[in-house]
Amino acid sequence: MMPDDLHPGAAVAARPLYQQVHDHLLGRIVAGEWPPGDYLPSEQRLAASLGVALGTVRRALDELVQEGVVERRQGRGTAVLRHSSDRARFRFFRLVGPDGSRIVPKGRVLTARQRIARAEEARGLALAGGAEVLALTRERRVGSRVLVHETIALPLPLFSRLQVPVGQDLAEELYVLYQRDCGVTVARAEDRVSPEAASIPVARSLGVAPGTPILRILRIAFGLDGTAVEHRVSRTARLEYAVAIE
Amino acid sequence: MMPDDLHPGAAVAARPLYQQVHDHLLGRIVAGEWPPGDYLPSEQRLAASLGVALGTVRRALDELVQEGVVERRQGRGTAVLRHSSDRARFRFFRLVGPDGSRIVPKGRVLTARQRIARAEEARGLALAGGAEVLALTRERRVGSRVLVHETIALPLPLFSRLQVPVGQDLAEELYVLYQRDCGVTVARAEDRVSPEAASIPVARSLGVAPGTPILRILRIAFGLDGTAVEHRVSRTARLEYAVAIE
DNA sequence: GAGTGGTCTAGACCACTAG
DNA sequence: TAGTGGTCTAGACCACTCC
Repeated sequence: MMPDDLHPGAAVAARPLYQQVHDHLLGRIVAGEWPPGDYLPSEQRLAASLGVALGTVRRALDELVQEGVVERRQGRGTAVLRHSSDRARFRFFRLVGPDGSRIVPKGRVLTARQRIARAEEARGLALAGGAEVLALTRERRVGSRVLVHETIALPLPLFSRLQVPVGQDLAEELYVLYQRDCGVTVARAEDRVSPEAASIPVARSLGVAPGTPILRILRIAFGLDGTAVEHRVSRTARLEYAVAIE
Repeated sequence: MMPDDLHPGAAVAARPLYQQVHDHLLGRIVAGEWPPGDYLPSEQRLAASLGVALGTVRRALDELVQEGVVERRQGRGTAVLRHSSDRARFRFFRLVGPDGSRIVPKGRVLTARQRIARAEEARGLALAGGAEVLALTRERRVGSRVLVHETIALPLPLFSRLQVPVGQDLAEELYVLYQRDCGVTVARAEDRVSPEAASIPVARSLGVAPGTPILRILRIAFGLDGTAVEHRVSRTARLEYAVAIE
């Protein structure tokens, strides 16, 4: 139930009511009260149970929609977003072909093992030195051609229940598995793109000559509560990184 | 004044009222009725003059704020955004140092001349073949070190009044000059980042060995009305391209 | 037909800015 | 003090979904 200081009358609310409602609902979603795919109570019910006006709940939900946490469906209700593979790809996959076409390479995990986080990974994930991670290497192909090579580090306690089939094409995007197996929802990410000369193993994997200029994309992904949940380095020689600045 | 079909009673509005109000206001802004820096009439006045409720005007203005067209100032009013150099940098300048620090290199235009658009430029700007552009080459430095080399193409009819001092550091970002001299407001941009081996002239400019892997960033920038207004290729060896995916 | 979100209205009070 | 945007409320009608 809503704490009393959520009501407009009580004291001077430091934060606007609709933001408090937003935080309150997000907290309950993160806590798992409504798992991905579930419907929240209707706006009317939420407003009544929280003791606020309909418009205030709507504004809070507007923000959750904006943040990609929930989705409205007219006539049905408001549902917590499940990361479908399509949606994850559309939102987080930024690589396109040289002609601008959206490329959708199949992902295949090559190796998965536990190890101590490297210094860069520990820094990116805000882990203590010596912390363990689940390390994946992955390739994304179109046909037999490897277009992207990835090294992914996931903090172990969070991802101990992850089930990744090794050596076969994945039907789902990884973010879908994170959510399904581990309850981890990727809400936000920060990418850094830099140029690099292909090392010998990377060149072999991507099918280019060693020393070829390639893109190195470092991604740190964050969960709903703002903690870093994934450290990913992607390398590609033939694709481009595309961004729209709105 | 507002056309009659803006009123909710008239016919069945295909588009929601607040979107019609949004388009109507954007149209008047693009037409120059309120130049950058000017204040719009108050929300009350707009609502009264357009014959809609306050909340409807507010929602339309919300969208214009979201799109970066106007800015609200409590107690003062709603102003059309002027591209300040700081704001333009923050929004459109995506390069950071290897340590993630935000780098703010001084820009200096090296050459400015009219020429026929190259094929790639004509395509990016949606110009007819043989159309003329104003072509700028620019360097961005920190101290004496060149960090970014840029080639910029601007459609000539639109930019004939552009005043760019050549050979000296620019106090303002180019987007500020576009707006001030030519009435062109950059509202949106699309970037494409690809890897490249530094050519001999680029390598000389950036102070690296020829063949060094560098980033090539192609930007197409769009005006308020959605037309392409700038074709820009930036090259950098030492900076990284940073993006937050929200 | 019942219930949901989407839109629109009307009016209140507050916080901030400026003269 | 007057005017502005920021927040919050209350209630209406519509479009859509599902039974």
